[in-house]
Amino acid sequence: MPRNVNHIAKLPAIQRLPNYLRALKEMNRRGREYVSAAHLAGLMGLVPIVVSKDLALTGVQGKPRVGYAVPSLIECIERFLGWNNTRDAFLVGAGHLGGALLGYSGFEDNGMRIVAAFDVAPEKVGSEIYGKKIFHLDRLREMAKRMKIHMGILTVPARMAQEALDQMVAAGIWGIWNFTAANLDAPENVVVQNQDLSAGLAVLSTRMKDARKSGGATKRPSSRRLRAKKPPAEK
Amino acid sequence: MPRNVNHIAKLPAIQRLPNYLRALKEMNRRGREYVSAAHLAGLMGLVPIVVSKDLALTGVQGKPRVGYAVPSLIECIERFLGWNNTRDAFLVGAGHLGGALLGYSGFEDNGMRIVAAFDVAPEKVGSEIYGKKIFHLDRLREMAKRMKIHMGILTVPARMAQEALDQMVAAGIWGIWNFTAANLDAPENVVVQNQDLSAGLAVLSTRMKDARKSGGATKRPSSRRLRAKKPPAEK
DNA sequence: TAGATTGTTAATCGATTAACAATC
DNA sequence: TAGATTGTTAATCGATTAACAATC
Repeated sequence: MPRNVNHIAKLPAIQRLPNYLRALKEMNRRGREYVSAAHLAGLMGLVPIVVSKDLALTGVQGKPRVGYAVPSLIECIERFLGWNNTRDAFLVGAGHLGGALLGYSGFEDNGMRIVAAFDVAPEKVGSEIYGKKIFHLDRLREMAKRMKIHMGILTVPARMAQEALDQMVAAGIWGIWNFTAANLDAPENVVVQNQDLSAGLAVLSTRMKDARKSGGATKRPSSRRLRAKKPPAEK
Repeated sequence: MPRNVNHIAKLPAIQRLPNYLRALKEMNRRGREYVSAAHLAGLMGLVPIVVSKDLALTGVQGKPRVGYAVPSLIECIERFLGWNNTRDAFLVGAGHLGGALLGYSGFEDNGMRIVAAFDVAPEKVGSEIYGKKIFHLDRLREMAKRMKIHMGILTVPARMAQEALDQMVAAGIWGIWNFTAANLDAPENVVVQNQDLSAGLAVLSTRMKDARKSGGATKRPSSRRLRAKKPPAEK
């Protein structure tokens, strides 16, 4: 009986899964059949036990001695993330960033397909960006209901974000990827995932500041160089 | 004596700081002098103790009974993040996403100014995007050294990412904000901050999947509705 | 003063790491 | 078989939450 149910466990592990998935799909294309946790760990600068634990989360079963079957591992990760059924999504706010996301083809490998975009600027409405049509925001509700869209990407200016979110929610969208810096208020049953760029920049900045102080060594084990092997005992 | 020095503590707290900072700057514009941790917490759907602990990290001193002085809190957060001195940065890869980042004006509030961009496409070189000039990648090294640029944004296609990173490192850039999905290899003294969009999408997807299962309730306390107050005892 | 709020110390909870057993 | 690798259980470490003391 957890005290706080407003909580999703294993966040860090979930965030690592897409990285494994990408590598696995590439291996699959090349015809590789099995892979060990240690091999995956080597590719992404992690220690093997992290990979094992993460993969176990998806329910995959490996074979001692040989590792995990690549195709079944891909299958398990995709199912765990809900990426086995691609969701259609609407994008709201076709500005700089929204346009860039419309042009990014990788999302289809991540269980999402952007099918249309919405904006209020008259010069944008009716046009296309990278082959996606831009509609007026007034049409969001009708189209979302008709096309049964439940996922949305929010890329409007921050001051318009709450209003746009309210319209998305009214349209039946209940999963929102929020690229604005606004602190949004949403009903309990709506999932809002904040993708705030300045958070990442804050981490980079402090790491750079700390590296300066300590002579340039403060760094997460992101490099292939740092490996799991114990340091050679003192000979 | 920590076992693993390749580690930066308080990651989650650092990522929340820019959000406080934004709200504080707005309050400052409006002339507000003091703010309590509880008030900030209310704005961003956190419990007050989290805010207190985060702010303490920056070394700020509050006054019991009144809260924190807004200007000094802004000052402390900026100094802690190293945002008091704006860093000049180069952007490498002026495609969809790179272009969008060039057009984003908010980074100057986050201690970073993009001063130029680099690409290899002949039709881009010599042009401008949102007022920033695009140079050929061949000029990166010379210009970075001359202008003493240490920070870079990497937005090239994934297959070119390692090559581009190597050039950036050779140019003396030692802090790299990596928007590509590539697992990059860098020298120990170079800080690489990965900003992988699919990680965020993975979290959104699993939260949506879990919400379906449990009747739409699995959600982090992102809403202003959930507040710190203890539930009213059973009357 | 009384009471709201900060600051500090302790307890809980979750994530990572380590040790080792199971297995092909 | 022997040994590499998975899977499981325990230990450590860090982040969050709770309790309470200090203070204006």
